[in-house]
Amino acid sequence: MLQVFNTLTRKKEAFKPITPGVVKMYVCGPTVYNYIHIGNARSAIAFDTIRRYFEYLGYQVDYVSNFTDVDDKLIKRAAEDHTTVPKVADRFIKAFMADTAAVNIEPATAHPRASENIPEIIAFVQALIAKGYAYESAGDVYYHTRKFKNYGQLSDQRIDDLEVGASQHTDDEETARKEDPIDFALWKAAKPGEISWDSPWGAGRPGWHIECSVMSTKYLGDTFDIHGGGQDLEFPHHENEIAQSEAKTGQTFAHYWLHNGFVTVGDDNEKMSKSLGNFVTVHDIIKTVDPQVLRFFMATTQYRRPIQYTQGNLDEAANNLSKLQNAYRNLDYRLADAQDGADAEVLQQLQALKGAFVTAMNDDFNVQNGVTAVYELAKLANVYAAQTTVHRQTVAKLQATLSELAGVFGVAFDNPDEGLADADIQTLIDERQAARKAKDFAKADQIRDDLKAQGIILEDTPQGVRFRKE
RNA sequence: GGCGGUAUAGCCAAGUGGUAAGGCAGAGGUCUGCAAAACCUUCAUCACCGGUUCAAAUCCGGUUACCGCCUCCA
Repeated sequence: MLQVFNTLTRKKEAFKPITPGVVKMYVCGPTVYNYIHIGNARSAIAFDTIRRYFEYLGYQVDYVSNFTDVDDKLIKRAAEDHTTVPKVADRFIKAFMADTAAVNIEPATAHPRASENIPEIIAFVQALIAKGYAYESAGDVYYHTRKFKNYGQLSDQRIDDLEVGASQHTDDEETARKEDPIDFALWKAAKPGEISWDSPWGAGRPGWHIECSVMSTKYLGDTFDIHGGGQDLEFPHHENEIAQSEAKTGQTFAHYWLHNGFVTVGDDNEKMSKSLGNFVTVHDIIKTVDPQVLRFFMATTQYRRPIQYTQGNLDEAANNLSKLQNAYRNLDYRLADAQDGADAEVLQQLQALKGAFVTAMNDDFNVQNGVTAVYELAKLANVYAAQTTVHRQTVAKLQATLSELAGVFGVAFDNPDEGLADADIQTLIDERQAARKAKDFAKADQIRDDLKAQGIILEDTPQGVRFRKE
């Protein structure tokens, strides 16, 4: 039985979907005013891995993730770049899709944008005003936080214990328009020249929190299974989403709240974020780091734990990943000389490892134990592939299972030899083999070194010589 | 001030009462003409103090250190 840690209750709970066989989940996406940083990537990778595990279990996953494409930062960026907010948004949404594809993140079922849901947002705000949960003030609309009796349930905060301005990001002018400093904006009046939409309260744009309430319920219904996002969104963003949504619908908003941990960078272990200026973008990283390595690195850390982004940790992930890829290749290579038949004992061990994998992952997506099962599978595969005689069904089954389990972490095994000029290499290999036979090892090693210089690694095996790309 | 998280070998990290998984790096070995790949062997008493227990990394109390949220953030 799958257990997930629910921030709402601070406990692991058995996962029970609203509709059998279907998972409806919403994950807060980025504000698209820049390339995504590795913190954004961590969140996307964590929830993509969770999604893939649900799919591995046989669930259909309705996965919705938004783009915040109207806000102060976009307005600022557009002004700096002498362009428009929609153009900035389009540019970085494209970059988001490219970056996330590079790290093998499946596109969401729906990627709604705030700017494309303005009528729904206005209607939602109107409904909150009608119910007495919101009020207009000088063209802004604010949520009457104290009127929502369960406010603070997610983050275990009592309104009176909150220290106003502790984050030093409050805006005094805005606070002056609020009836209570704890109130938050649903709609913001446009300043001269700013992008805006007509509304019952004049020209303006949506506040931040409201878009997620609107888009999640629009695509997934008033109540859905999982709401995810970074730990920093727990308060106030998700708290506010609950307040808005439950005030409007009278229904429970989301059953399970999942929050991923931060990425820290540098020796001081400081949280990385756009505002601290210590961020690294995926766009830049993948110029020098294999995106598959970045993916594997992040996917194999449990989603709630912090990730320390260091070169050493990346190197380790690279080693572990190539270990899996080598195991896959070792199997692949033996398909050629495999005989008909299967090995009951090996297949039984394989089945046990699958069981261990599921047991691990069912414990709140314990990927570290999950990946350990995959390493053990790789070892089983390597030992088997080194046997003198192998059977096709066993090799194929080992390979398929390796691919299936590693696939949950976003590892894709492709044909490593693809794209090489096989004929030319084969000629050189034949030449080297002749030299070896003649005990001319100097020549043989020269050929091997030359190939290595081109990034081709030769391996002599009992079944013959094989090569791969470095 | 309120709320929350983390502390296990050089590094990553599992483990919620029964005597420390796994991986990386290191060391030794097997295989190989030499390599590569793979396999085998080897490498810790769990931040600190006190308590409960036949038995604690695991429970209780306390201490310390680091990190985060308190309306910018994944």
